[in-house]
Amino acid sequence: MDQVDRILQQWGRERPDLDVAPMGTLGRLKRLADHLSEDLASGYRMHDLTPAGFDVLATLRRAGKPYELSPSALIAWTMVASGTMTNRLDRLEDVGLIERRRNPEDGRGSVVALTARGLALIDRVIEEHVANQHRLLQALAPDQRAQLDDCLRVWLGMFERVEAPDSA
Amino acid sequence: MDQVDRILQQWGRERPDLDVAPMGTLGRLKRLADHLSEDLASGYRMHDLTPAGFDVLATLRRAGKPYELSPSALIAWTMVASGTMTNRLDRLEDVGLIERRRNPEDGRGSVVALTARGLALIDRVIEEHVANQHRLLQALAPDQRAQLDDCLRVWLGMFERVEAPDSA
DNA sequence: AGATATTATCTTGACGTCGAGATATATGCG
DNA sequence: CGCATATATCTCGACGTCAAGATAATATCT
Repeated sequence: MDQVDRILQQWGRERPDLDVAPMGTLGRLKRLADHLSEDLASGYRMHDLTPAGFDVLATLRRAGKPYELSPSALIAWTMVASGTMTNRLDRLEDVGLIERRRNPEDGRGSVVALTARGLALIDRVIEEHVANQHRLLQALAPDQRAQLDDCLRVWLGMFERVEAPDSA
Repeated sequence: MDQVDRILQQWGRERPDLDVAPMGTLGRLKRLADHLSEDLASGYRMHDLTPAGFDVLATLRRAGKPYELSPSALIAWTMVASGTMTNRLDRLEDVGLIERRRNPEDGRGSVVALTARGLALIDRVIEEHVANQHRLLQALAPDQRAQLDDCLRVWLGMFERVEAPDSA
């Protein structure tokens, strides 16, 4: 019995004509995702990093050396609107975690790069982040984790699918 | 292979020292929750309802007759900040889906009630909403749904737990 | 009853996000 | 070469959210 079941009971009383069972699964999924995001975010915040900032730094970090991407590439990889990215980059630049350079090969564009501090920070935060993720997953037994991941994979397939990259 | 696996591959190359398997599950969970929320929201939007507005109307509706709650009760049930609720109520009142009356028994408080239009709208939207939820769950086979729901229940238990209401 | 504490709601300012449109540069076509 | 179109990024205004604090009314305690 959780908060979601409580809500379902109310609907059951008010609209007994509706089959609200799916609401339970969807509600739990959303609530769980929110709790997990919040838990992980509290980890970033200890380093004065917002989820938005973490997202950008992590994207630059996993792009590999020299830890540079154009704003357009960051927009594509993080799937946010252009104004959002400009805002994120402004804040990260203000605190010296990234720097923007003009792109010498294309006067329209620029290059966003991790600074030394940005690289050091994200490398440290990502370790804590992964440790936190391990901790959160402890809630499930190993076989449950596998079951869950299977279900998520199948369901997510309803929305996105990527062809495997060929190993050159 | 999905977007999340793509990201994991990058991390695997860049930080082979980290065990990023949990990132896959957590990433898929979050992305799936986002896709599902967006899909359902597109249903509300057809009726000029935001997720925020839907949340309030649905809460009033499932409270049962006479479909009235105080702002405080709405805040408690929806778990948003007080300023958020004021804002939501302002907008719903502007379009005539709810009305605010002073509480005759407590001059500090007020009572928020569904209007006739609000009630008709939420009753219709909730049916479509439930139908959409059924559609979304079709992605999983029945036994997978049960498995998934079990996992979600267990994991959500890490964050919230409610004692079963006694059946008087 | 009067002073004080508590409660219910609203106000305000900041943040992160989006989307439309502005600006500057590049590219392609005749 | 010059003009039209495309592209990269930023600007701006709106929204939903939160947290802190303001306001008004009620409860409590002597």
